Amino acid sequence: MSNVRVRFAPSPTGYLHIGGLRTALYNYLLARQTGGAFILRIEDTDRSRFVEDAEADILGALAWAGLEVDEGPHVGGDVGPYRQSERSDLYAKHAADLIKSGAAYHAFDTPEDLDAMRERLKSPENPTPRYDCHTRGDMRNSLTLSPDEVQQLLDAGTPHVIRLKVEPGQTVTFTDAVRDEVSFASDVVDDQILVKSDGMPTYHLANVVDDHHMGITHVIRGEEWLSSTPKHILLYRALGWDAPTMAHLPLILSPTGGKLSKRAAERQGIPVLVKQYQDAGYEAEALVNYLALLGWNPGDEREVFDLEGLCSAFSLDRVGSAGVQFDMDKLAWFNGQHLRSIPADVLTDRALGLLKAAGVDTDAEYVARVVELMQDRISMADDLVSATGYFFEDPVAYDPTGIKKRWKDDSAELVMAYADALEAALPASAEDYEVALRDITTSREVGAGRLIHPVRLGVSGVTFGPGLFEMLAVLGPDVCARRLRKAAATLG
RNA sequence: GCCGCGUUCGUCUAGGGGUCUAGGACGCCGGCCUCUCACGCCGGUAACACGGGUUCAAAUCCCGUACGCGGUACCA
Repeated sequence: MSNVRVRFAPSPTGYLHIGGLRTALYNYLLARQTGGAFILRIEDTDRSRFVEDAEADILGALAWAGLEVDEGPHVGGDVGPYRQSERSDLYAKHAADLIKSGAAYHAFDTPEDLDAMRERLKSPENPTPRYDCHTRGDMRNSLTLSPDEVQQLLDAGTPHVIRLKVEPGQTVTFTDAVRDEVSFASDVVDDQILVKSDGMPTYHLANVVDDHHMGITHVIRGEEWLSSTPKHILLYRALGWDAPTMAHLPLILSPTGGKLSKRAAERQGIPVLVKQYQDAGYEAEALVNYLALLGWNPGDEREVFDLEGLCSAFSLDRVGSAGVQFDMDKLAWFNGQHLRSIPADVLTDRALGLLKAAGVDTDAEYVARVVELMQDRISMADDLVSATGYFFEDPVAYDPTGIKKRWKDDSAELVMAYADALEAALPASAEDYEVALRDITTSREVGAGRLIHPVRLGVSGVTFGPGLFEMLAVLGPDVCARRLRKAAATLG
């Protein structure tokens, strides 16, 4: 047993993103591997961006991926509540402490005041002026106003925020578990708003307060947070708390190296929401496996893992620090690998469900035989429906390229002869079908391929599929003969 | 602009001073097996961003440059 406590802390401003799932996964893996706790905390401090069903989507996506949450808004826990909107008192209390100790101050500047300041100070060398140690002296805050004025404004209920007072001239250094030592000069850290004028805390305050009170030992999050970490470190210090271990994960980039923004990704045909992968029929375990390897490696040449395997192989110090590009082809490969490891009877059940949903009328025994033939050559479970049509219905068309390439002058006659032979011999095994076919080609002194190709085309309508004789054996002599006669008549 | 983080095959990566004429995986190409094939097997293609240093020796350490990404909100 260890005391490792990690959290995944999404904000319910949208559905769970693929990058979010990876962050959750790394947290989960560390928790499981160390016997620690995996906590879900909903960071809903931005009321303007709140999306009603986002939390449900996040929960659903984590459950689909198999990441069981130990503590969270839906399962409870000892250090709840697990939604920040329900913890306001805590933030207010610590904000007051910070004011009292002088680590934070009140600021009364309106959004217009801020715009004016930025407009005034903006220059080519400094396109985005900050509210910081250099500028706060010119603003309306408890540092520039007299105590009486401040009290008056406060008493009058004047809208205001609370800002962190960042002292210049220090270097803030911390050790990141994936990047080693990182340091920032405090002069370039702005006086971050801690409490908004609506009374809600910003991420920065809430995150630090909650991580402390929830006993979080490792903060594992995306690299987009690296730049704000000095503010968090300063907050921990000001509050007299120890900071947890920080670990900033490399960002997931689009297949072309740019940002994996929703727009860019859609343009490139790559889904960004976990839900989309689920709907597209990906194996959850394959997505998890792929995501785990996107930025981390086990240090040996293993690649295919189930969740349990990942738990034991994972380690934070084998997480890379460079951004990684998302590759759908590799995901597809992982999907195929995981599909092959599913027990045949389980996959058969799934195939049955998929086929039924697609309106195919069939039975379990027959589907089991189809699955046996298809399992090791598909990359998506859905292929069990989309690539198996001829197992359930006679082909209504024949692949034109296949006709051109494989259907010769003597094909109709050969195929008819095979149909006759099948009806006479009533073969059962794949071998029986093969013997019957070779009898014909041998006695006519033509290559087996002369008949094999037209038979596949006539029976399935396409030029590829599982082993021909295995396929015929599943279909049975009656169906085969019927289809062959029809093909002969249709194609001449 | 400034700050931070990065940079090994197209992609994910191993490697962290000599064992590197740089290994694996996906993709791609070729072959095998075969009657076909989306499986499998074998083989091939392909990379240390650039420039300086340190060292007997650098993909590996240091500095600089370039490029990429992130941050620079009363968003997270």
